[in-house]
Amino acid sequence: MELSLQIKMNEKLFIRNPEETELGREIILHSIVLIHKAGFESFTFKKLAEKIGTTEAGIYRYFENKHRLLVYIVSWYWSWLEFKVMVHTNNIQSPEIKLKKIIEILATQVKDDVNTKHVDERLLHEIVRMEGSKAYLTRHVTDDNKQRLFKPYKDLCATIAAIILECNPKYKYPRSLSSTIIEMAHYQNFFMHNLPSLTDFGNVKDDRKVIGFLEDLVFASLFPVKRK
Amino acid sequence: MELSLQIKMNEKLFIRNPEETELGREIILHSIVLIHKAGFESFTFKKLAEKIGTTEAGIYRYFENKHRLLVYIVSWYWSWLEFKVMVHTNNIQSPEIKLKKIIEILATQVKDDVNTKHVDERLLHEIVRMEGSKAYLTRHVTDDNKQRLFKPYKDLCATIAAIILECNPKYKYPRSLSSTIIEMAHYQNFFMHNLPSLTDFGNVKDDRKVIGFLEDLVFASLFPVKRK
DNA sequence: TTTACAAAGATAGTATTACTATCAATTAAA
DNA sequence: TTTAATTGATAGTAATACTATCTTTGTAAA
Repeated sequence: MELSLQIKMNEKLFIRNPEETELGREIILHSIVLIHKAGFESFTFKKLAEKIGTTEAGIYRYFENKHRLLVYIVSWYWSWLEFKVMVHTNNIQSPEIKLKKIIEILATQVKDDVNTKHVDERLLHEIVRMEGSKAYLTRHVTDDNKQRLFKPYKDLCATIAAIILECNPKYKYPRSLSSTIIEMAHYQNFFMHNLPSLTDFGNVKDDRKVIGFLEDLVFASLFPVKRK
Repeated sequence: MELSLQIKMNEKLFIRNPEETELGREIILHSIVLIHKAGFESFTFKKLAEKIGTTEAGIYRYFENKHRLLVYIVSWYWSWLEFKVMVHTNNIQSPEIKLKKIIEILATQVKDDVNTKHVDERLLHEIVRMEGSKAYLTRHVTDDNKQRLFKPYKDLCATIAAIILECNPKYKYPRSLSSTIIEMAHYQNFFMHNLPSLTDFGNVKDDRKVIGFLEDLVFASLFPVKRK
């Protein structure tokens, strides 16, 4: 039996649903490859069209512009991640262990899951580390947010916040701590590789160091008294 | 007596030093106004040139491109902020109180200092909140970093890390905690205003809430045992 | 007082980007 | 078999991100 994961995406994200056609899936697949290779700034629909043997106009039939396409793939990533979190924490009782697992998932390099044929999750994870915040750091955040484009990110944040509250129902900042964990899982990794003096592990460049830092941060906040 | 603050900027940031000429200062002044008004993406040298009554070519004599100009003003901000931190913590003995002061400075809306005539610090602070990370979230971070373009940011981070170590010499992640504070002082504020469900203070929108969160985070990490 | 030289103004031009429009060919569904 | 949807092919436009050149202006040394 082979299971394939299908994520239902917000319809506002696209003009025509890319998951439904061969061309659409090619667009997703190769936009990830191209953005990963050269960065979002240098990515254009023209280059993408050439790569997959179609025309610019062809891409525009699926996505309004390249920013929407970015928001699409980043949203896909957050949805996929929440699914992954669900699967891996489902059978865990202790909220503390759940949280640790989540931190590990957030901060660890992805080995390409074979879940989905037209998305390379490892590349996508690396894209989100570097380009993810550009999805919302715009002048039209508020409009985009009204269209619920960021729902997957917010859902993930809420899920983690709920587990934080399970750990300590009196903790005052579950959502802010949650968004801090998510952002820092990416940023500390980015810093470690690119601006190492902003971290304490520039010389070792090991994901597990970032995990150590985040765990320390989170559990110190949640259990200010009990810890050694 | 009137003191005016002069910040020495890395020469790699510009082609011709904008602080030395009237036109140069106009460029800085109005680029801040324009980026603040419509965001970095929609900012162009053409618009800037029109605004200050010169030509595109005129601007290109000072800055290689608009990204360099962004890095310039963001770097200026970090230098200015480190100066501000120095002034406000200079006479404080206790490293804990120093840290609190720094968090307050980082997370509080700036009232326009009259220090500098050609920079509106309040606008600049708001720009850095929204556009700051775009300075380093590029494919050429490593090159830019080699040219020491991010030195002011890294210096500030190191300064805060040193104070963290004064608070608790055994704390293992002074730099990462420092960069976390700096980034989150901006991000939590951005979230609070634009994606409120990622924080715990979307309904109140008060800088002091962000300060409360950051203080809790930092001091829980630094004093895992002692705190109530 | 002339010379000269740096800064700025004026104008032009190019390659690329970010689109929009149109029409024909192909495929799939009714 | 007709119709409708999808794609391909081509063209075109306005704006962006530059580079180049030439002239004017102000200032400062000879």
